[in-house]
Amino acid sequence: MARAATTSDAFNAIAEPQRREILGLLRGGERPVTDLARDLGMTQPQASKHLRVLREVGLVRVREAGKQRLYGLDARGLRPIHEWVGGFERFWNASFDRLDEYVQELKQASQEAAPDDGEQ
Amino acid sequence: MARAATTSDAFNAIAEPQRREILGLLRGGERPVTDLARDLGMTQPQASKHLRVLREVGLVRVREAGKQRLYGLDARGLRPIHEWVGGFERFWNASFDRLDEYVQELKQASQEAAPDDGEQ
DNA sequence: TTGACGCATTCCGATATAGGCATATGATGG
DNA sequence: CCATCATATGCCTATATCGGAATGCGTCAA
Repeated sequence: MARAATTSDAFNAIAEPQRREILGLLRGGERPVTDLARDLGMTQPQASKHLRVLREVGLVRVREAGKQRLYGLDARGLRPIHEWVGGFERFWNASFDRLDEYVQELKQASQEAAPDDGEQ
Repeated sequence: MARAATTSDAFNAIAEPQRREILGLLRGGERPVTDLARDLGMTQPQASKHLRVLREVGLVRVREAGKQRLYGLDARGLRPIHEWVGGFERFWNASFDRLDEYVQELKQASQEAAPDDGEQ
């Protein structure tokens, strides 16, 4: 079996950076395809394809406006993601088991070893 | 080009449901591979592969413990995701452009049409 | 009707996946 | 050293991706 379809999930849909950018732009309001494509430096077919994925998972909506098709944000599908990730909130400060101390140790150690921050 | 590697991003890594389950389990503390595999009903090689992906994006950490390798959660990589998604928080209630009114209209319309609440 | 514009779709190629299975690697105990 | 347990890796297949280029509509204006 291959990887799950990008359209199977909002999780999969937003795994693609360009789609995230599209969603970001759409916060500013509805926009036609060509507009988005131009602003994001992608070709029109690419934009259309990404928008198709986003539409299939319900993250955007289309509205016909004469020659154009205005895409608008429908962020409701992002909520479950926010909640799932939020379930880890108390872990990304003091990560690991009860290894908060471990992190502290690492910090101290790296500070002592080198003055510059080696984190990525 | 193909889809971005699952290891290219935390976004991509958590797109896979089983990996999300693994992370969920690890909130309970460090666990050896076989444990995880059994609890999630997957084979050991599968668990190992998923853990590899999670490790490569930095969402889990390994600690050698004799024969075993204890995997532990490192949720720090989830924070950027939470923040990105959080940027849409104000949109998933009143979605679309200035279509809050539109939603209102829909609600009113359905209320007039039927006395029962048709929302899911 | 013809032409131009806006957008969607299709075909192609390259790639990397997840799953299943076998096996290699590593550490432990006798 | 050998057997065993715990993990990691390799190989294989089927699948779906993203990118690029070409093309197929549908709409609007003259």
